[in-house]
Amino acid sequence: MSTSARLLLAEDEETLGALVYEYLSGQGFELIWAKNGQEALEMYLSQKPELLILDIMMPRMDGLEVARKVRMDNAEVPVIFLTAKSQSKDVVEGFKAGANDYLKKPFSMEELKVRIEALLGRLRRDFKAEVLTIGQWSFNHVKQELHWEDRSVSLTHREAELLYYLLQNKNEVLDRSFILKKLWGDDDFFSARSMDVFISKLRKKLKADPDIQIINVRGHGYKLLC
Amino acid sequence: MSTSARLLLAEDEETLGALVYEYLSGQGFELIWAKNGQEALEMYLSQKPELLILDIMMPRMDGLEVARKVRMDNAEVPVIFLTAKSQSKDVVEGFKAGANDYLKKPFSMEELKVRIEALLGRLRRDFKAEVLTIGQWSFNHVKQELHWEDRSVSLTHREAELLYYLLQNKNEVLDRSFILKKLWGDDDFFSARSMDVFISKLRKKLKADPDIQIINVRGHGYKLLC
DNA sequence: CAACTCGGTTAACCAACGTTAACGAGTGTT
DNA sequence: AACACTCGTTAACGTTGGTTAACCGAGTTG
Repeated sequence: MSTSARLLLAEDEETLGALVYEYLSGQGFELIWAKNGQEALEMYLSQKPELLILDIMMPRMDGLEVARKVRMDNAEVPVIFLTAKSQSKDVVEGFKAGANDYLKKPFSMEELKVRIEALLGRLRRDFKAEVLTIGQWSFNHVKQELHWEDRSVSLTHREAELLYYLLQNKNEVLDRSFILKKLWGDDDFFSARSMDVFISKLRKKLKADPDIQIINVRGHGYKLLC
Repeated sequence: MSTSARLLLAEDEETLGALVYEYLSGQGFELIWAKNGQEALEMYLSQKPELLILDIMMPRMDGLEVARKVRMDNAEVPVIFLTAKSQSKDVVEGFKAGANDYLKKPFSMEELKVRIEALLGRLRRDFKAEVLTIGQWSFNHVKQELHWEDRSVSLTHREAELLYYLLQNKNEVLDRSFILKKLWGDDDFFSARSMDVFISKLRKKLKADPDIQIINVRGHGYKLLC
């Protein structure tokens, strides 16, 4: 991410907190982690992060209370609540306290990331480079590059586009004719053969991560597993 | 997109409605557009879209009322409210009526798209319980693989689909013509023979666990015992 | 038990797909 | 202008997987 955002995570559960911390750090966010409500408020005031992720149930001060106090200082900073309860009553309370979004536990890391990017994007949409995740790889669609630790693989334009569409439908079958129409403009014999060549090239470039597979569904299309 | 989602847009303002309609259609969504609340509810009931985008202020029936009525039919379908008001009171009302998300006007088209994809993604992610159990085997339907300790057997697409349907009805008779309609599209002599071949292949691949049997019920279908 | 039907299994066949390499258009470099 | 380089297309050949055919055994019927 060209300008990495500073986020505040307030979460008292060690396991979940560590998981979120690791994942978001890996995705290029700069994170500060408070382990109770009181600490969250102090960290907010001293470091002014750009976005808050608040667990609702926390010792010393709950997430709703933190949000209310933060809203007195700044009406704009986006707040995402994490809640174990799914009653709409709690959601309503959250929004009264100034939430911009909420996630019910358990949630997936990807889902959290989408929410964060949606909220940050509202503030500075133009700056975000599109970095996606494929298994262990991170995929920069605009730069046409794959990265994984010290490895770096550059893709051609066609490879990047093809991978992008596969990723949009990951774990589902992406129809051959859909890809052909989108990338090659039409669906004839030679375009089809050409596409197969690119599938082959992608498999080769991605093979460092064995959990990634592009499998064929005969007569229908391809499925990216990751 | 191979699985293009059908969305219902309920919006009485012509200009905004047309804008949203054009944009989302261009992004590969299939849209139906209701111009008041009454129409929205009728369209929902007759066409059962996968997601609703409801303007709150509309003639004949407001968005909140539509959402409440829809929730009586289906507690799951995601609802996004569009609102001109920014008071938290309205947001709170929206969530009480069963909203999953909301957008304040004016909003950007990209933002709307992000929200839609986040909500649809959530449904699709939850839907798939990928790893199933068959006797001693574990069966990954999406990866088309069977695992048991150090053994690993890969299945073709047809094999995986067939096994999947058998498993959905385990210990019950699965009707021949049902499988044929589902997997082969129709039920003629050759498809039927083809299916028998695949049953045979599955038996061979599963035979390491003697407790698993695919038994035939003459004239009716097959029963997977495990 | 003969005639028949249904399913089991094996193997041949062919279209779909995988992979590698040659080719050629486009671009930039000396 | 000659050369090198990149990238997408085309060709050629190998491999895979679903369909079809053929043959067989087991159940069913008259």
